[in-house]
Amino acid sequence: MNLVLPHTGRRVPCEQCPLRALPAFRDFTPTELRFVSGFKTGEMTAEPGAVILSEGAHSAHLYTLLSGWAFRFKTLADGRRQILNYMLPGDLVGLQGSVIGEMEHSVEALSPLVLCVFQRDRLDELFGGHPGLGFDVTWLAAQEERMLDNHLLSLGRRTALERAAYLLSFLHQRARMVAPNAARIELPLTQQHVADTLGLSIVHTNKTLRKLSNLGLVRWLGGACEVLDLERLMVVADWEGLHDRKRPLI
Amino acid sequence: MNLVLPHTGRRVPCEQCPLRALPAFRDFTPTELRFVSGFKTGEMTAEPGAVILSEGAHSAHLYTLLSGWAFRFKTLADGRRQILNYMLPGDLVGLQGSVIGEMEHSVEALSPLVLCVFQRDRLDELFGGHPGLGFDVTWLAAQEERMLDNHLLSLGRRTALERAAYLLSFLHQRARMVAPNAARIELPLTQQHVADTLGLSIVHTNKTLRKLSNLGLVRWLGGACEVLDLERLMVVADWEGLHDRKRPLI
DNA sequence: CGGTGAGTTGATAACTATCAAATCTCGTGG
DNA sequence: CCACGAGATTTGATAGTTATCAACTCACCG
Repeated sequence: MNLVLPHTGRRVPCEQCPLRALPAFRDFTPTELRFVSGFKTGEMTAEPGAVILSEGAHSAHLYTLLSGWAFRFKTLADGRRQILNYMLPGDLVGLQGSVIGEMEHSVEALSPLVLCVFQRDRLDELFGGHPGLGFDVTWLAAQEERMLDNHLLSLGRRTALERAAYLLSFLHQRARMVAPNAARIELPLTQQHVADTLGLSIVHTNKTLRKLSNLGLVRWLGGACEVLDLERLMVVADWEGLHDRKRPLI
Repeated sequence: MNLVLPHTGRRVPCEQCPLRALPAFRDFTPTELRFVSGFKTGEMTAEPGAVILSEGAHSAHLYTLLSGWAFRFKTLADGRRQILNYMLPGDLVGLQGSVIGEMEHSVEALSPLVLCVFQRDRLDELFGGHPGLGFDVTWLAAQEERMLDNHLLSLGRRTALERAAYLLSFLHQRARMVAPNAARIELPLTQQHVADTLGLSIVHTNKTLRKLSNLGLVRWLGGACEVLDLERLMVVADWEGLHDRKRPLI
């Protein structure tokens, strides 16, 4: 099922982007909005398991995730895989590659995706003509850096149980930001994904998640996870949570 | 010994910056150089152990490391510490805080430091008046993100021995870039720093480093480490090494 | 109905942490 | 000059955590 569908024409005009209406995103000026709209080449969809970008590639494209979940990962020569971070609606996909050149990680779809496509060689225009948007790109990069800092703290210094609690509360918060009114939030993950994120074996991950289940903090639903008690999960993880500053949507 | 000396007046004019002459850094146009020079407020020095920036602070400053080594870290409530990355000459210090607002990590000097000081509220001018420099800031952020990706892979999926090999070869390469002609390179680290970077206990770190020593790959010199065989170290780590693209120096 | 992927469990092995106690270096005060 | 203390490194013994192996259940699907 590893297919990436070819670009289809533009569908959602940026001015009516459903994401942009969410309180998590800052308002853009009409000028900014016009530029972003012109920056967008089209849309692309992908099915779960599809590899959007591969390590080593020099992609001509930069994307913004419009809907669905994806993740970034790296692998060692013998196949050990580490998931670096997750991508949710509103996240830029492929920025590292666009800015530096070659991709050093891969990106895979977790759920069905819709992506907005941009031409990476027009990034210059963005920085040149819209300094505010240029700053926004840096802001997003700094934000990603922060998440990675937290993940590093987790892998380096938290126990298996604390790590799991951190990851699930982190993902729940992120999901909540782009689905503020959802009655229930399901994280579209398998335990294998959790294991590859936490740096644990699949078996130990299962035993650890079971503990969280038994404590009543989460519930596992074949191929997805539901957070039942965010507060206590964050206490177990000793994690403050994400701040709720408005973010740019490019 | 936790003192941060107050800012002293400008000493090294950017046009004659010794770092800028190194092949690792890209040439700046006279215009760019003039702006950066005007962007610089002064210099600051710090002694080993001094905390330059603290978690939670809203610093008015942004720095570039002119000489010396520093590191970024986060701690859990009970004191467990995780070193996130190291900073060497040419690195921006405090960018995350400057772009987003509040610092979510601390920065500590590893050796005596000299820092160039910038006013963070003039970052707008940089993006507005010099898109190329704005892009450079993003480039540097993307570069940091890449290093963190590699560290995450290490903590998540490498064994203790592989992690140590990765860290020491990584630091040796970074040091080499800013000291291309040095006969010998010494990494100014204690084993405690290595432990806090690798997510290992100090005892196990010691035993692991001893193995690398016994293999003839590194040599430990109270408070510093010398890499003896970079090639084999990188083989042990299954690591490709850093690319040698020219980088901006702001 | 067989097959596949996901989740679960128990037994055992491997790795890493913790505890305790040395050694060593180096700067300081006597 | 030497004794002393602090920090860094080293080592062995033991405990705790996590990985690996093997087997099994369950839901789902062609």
